[in-house]
Parts: sequence; structure tokens; C-alpha cells
Amino acid sequence: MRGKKGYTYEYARPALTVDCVVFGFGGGELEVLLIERGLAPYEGWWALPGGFVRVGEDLGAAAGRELSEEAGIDAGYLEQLGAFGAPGRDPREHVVSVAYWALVRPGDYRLAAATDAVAARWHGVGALPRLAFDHGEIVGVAVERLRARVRHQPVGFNLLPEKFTLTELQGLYEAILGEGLDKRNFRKRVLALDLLTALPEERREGAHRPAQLYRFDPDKYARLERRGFHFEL
Amino acid sequence: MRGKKGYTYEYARPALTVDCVVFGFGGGELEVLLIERGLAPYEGWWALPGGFVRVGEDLGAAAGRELSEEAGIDAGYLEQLGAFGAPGRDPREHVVSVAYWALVRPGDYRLAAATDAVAARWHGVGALPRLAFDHGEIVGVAVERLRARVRHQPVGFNLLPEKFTLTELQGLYEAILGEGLDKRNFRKRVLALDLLTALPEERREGAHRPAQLYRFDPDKYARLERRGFHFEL
DNA sequence: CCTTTTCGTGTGGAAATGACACTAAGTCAA
DNA sequence: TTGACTTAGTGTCATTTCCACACGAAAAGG
Repeated sequence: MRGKKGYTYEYARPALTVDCVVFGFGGGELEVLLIERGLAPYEGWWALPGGFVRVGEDLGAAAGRELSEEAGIDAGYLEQLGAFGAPGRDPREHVVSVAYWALVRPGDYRLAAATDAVAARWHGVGALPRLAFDHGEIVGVAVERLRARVRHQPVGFNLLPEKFTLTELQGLYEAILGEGLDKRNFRKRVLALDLLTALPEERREGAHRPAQLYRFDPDKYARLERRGFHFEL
Repeated sequence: MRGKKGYTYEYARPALTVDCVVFGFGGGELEVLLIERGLAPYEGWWALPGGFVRVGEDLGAAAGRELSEEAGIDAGYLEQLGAFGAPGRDPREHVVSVAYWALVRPGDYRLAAATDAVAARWHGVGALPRLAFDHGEIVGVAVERLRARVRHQPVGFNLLPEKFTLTELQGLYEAILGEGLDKRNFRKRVLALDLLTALPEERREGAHRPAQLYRFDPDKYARLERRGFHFEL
């Protein structure tokens, strides 16, 4: 109900927000995008980008909008993580947040702090600062989810440039899973999945043999997906 | 803000509800608990038990409360499924629902329609009626999640009585996964996990050899869980 | 005591997994 | 031009896991 100075409801309602855990891959490490809050509460703390859901707006759309508003990012992959609604998580009032996690390619964005953010920056997941609200917990759940997802579905490609080498891909998997992988076995498995297309070019950089470039082929994946299948890394 | 006739906020807020997909196991089939709505919209339709989240109330607690209010059920296992917030899912206004799924043992409840429900009844997942709102979709996601979860974590025991036979357990898994399993391999695998304790009793019913009774041992599971492990069915 | 019904058990062949080390191809500097 | 250096790329074998498969055991009831 629209009144003179606000919207009135018969029963009290918690506020509803979305927060995004945006993953990137840089410097051989898995990174998370954080913004520095410019407003109370938690002014000056690092937090996840996010904001209020508008009435009539889809949750996923709200997450995408906040991402683009607060950090100039267009996510290649966006998936819901879950709802976080512990009563004390926001000191002001009861705020329920629907968290999303996203994967972005380096280059599909330009960091731009805006709205109520002072700064936006990538942080390695290994050494995060203390986060505002319950965002530390949310990031933890997101990392777990990413690890589980990456083993069974080809989402990792959204963190690499379109053309990449197998060594780069392996480095990405090692960074996400936090463990070393055997080079020969990794290549065997990845190629056996038949999701990659070898490009007619190589990457030539440095004093050594050049590396074959590949790209992820969504068509091949779609074809396999259709006739029920699953893989393990 | 508390006013004469309601609560007023500066910006419009979607309403926030919880809905529960309650799984049971009866007659050799996986079942879902549905209630028949007594109020518009969708009066007379079958729907998931659920209701509004109160301000200051935890989401999981709200789910548990609605379950006990609307169906007299105390869930043995309760996990969040995710938030469903498509703008048109409720014809009245924008309602975001956080869905939970639960497992209950036959006997840990007595069905009791209450609140705004006309009736509460179990329905086999194979032949559900058309559901109100987007509840059909929610049930679909829940079944998927249950299938995935049951393969990797010992949650199925929450659907069986405390004492059960391996044949019953296998029947449960077959009902959930929707496929037949090999008896000898199933028993080998389950026993190899070392999560069950054989009881000093047998189930003697009918003109045939009696079956060994087992119970799930949470301590054994906790011990394994601690030193990182994972199993597949 | 014979029939019926479900309970409970082991083996072998096939496939998947995982450990492991050297050659290939390029750059650069002597 | 040649040799040193660096990263790319490749195959085998032993072990483990997976999966298909059939029959004796124990009780009840007529």
C-alpha cells in the first residue's frame, strides 16, 4: 500500500537483499571481488556487492543488476547459493539476503566502485580480510559450492579467457581445488570428455615450446548433456 | 515503522514466505506431503505447507514452525533448498519464498490439517496433482536434490524407522533413485561404509528366514566425517 | 516333512584409476 | 651455431574398483 511517506503492510516484513560472491582467477589464485563500504553499518569494512531487491524484480536479475551497478561487471555464470536470514546478521533490522555466486572472465569487466561503495578490489580467497555482516560465512559456502560444481560440470571455463592452454586450465583447477594434479592424467581426462576444440593457433611466449590453444565448445557439452551423463573432474 | 494500521517502510518490500517439501516413505514409494488450500488464491488446490516468515525469526525455524502448525510434523532432517522469487509466482503480489526440504520417519508425526489448510495428505511423487503457485517446480528441484544428497550423505535413514533391515534400506534407495539395485553389491557397499550397527534382534514376519535388524550409528558417521571422506551410494 | 518365501553370501572378468619420466620445441646467450 | 634452459606434450603398467551373476539357509504353514 502506497502512503504519503512510504509503503504500508498489515504485518511486519523483513527486508530482502541479494549479495554476490564474484569469483575471478588472477595471478594463479582464486579471487573474490569485495567492495569497501562507504556507509554505516560496517563503514570501511570489506563486504560483498549487493543491495535491495525491488518489488517485481526477479532475484537473479537483481543480483545481476547490483553487480553491474556496483562493480561494472557482467557475469558469465550466475547461480543462486541460498538464502541467509539469521535474525542478527544485520544490526539495523531483520534482513534476509539471497546470495548468488558468479564467475567472470578477466576482461569481461572493468572494476568501477559506485553507488555506496568506496572501492572495489579482488582479494585472494586464501587471505581475506574480516568481512561485514555474515559475508565471511557466505563466501565460505560459495567456495565449497564452486569446488563441488567444478568437479562435475564445466563451469570453470567462465574464469578463463576464451582461448587458453591446458596448462592454464590445470592451474585453474589446482587453484580452485587447492591441491596439485598430475599433468598427464589431467590432460587425458579433460580431453577424453571431448568438450574442448583445439584451435589452429598456439601460444608462443617465452623461451620454450609453444602451447596448443583450446576453447570450450558449448555445443559439444549440450550434446552430451542431453543423453544423461556425468563426469568427475 | 509501526503505524495505526500496519507497518510502513520507505521502499516497497516483497513478502517473504517459507515452503516445505516434506518427504516420507510409505508403501514402497517416495511420498510428498501436500495440503489442500482452503483460501484463495488457488482455493481447493494442493500446495506445499508453508507461510509467512515473521520478523526476527530464523528461516529454518520458520520452516519448522509452519510444518508443525500446518501438519503436526517434527522433521528429522531439514535443509534449505533455495529461494524462489519469480515476480509472477503469486498472483496477489511479489512473494519470495525460501524453500526447505525435510525427511520424516513414519510415526514421528500425526497428520493434522490446521491453520488455512483443509486437508493434509501424502502423495506419491510419481503421480502428483497439479500444484498451486510454482510448487510443482519446487518439488522437482527438491527431488533432484534429495537424489543427489542420498548418494553422498547418509540422510536416507531419516525416512526409515530406527530399526530396519537391509532389504528395507535397499527398497528406500530404489524408490528415491527410481532404479533397481543389485542386492549383493548394495549390501557390500553399505556395510563397507561401516555406518550401521547390527542389533541383537531380527525381524521375524511371514513364512521365511528372519532378517537382521540394523540401526544407523551417527557416531560412526561423525568419526568418518571428521577426517574428510566421501562415498558414492 | 514338504513347499514357499525371503535372507544372506562370493567370484571373476572388465574397466577405471593413479603413479611415474622422458622427448619435443622453442628462445636466448655465449 | 651450438648448447643451455624452460615449458609442452606424451604412454605404460600395476592396482583398485566396478559390475554381473546363482544358490544354500532359515523360518512358517499346511
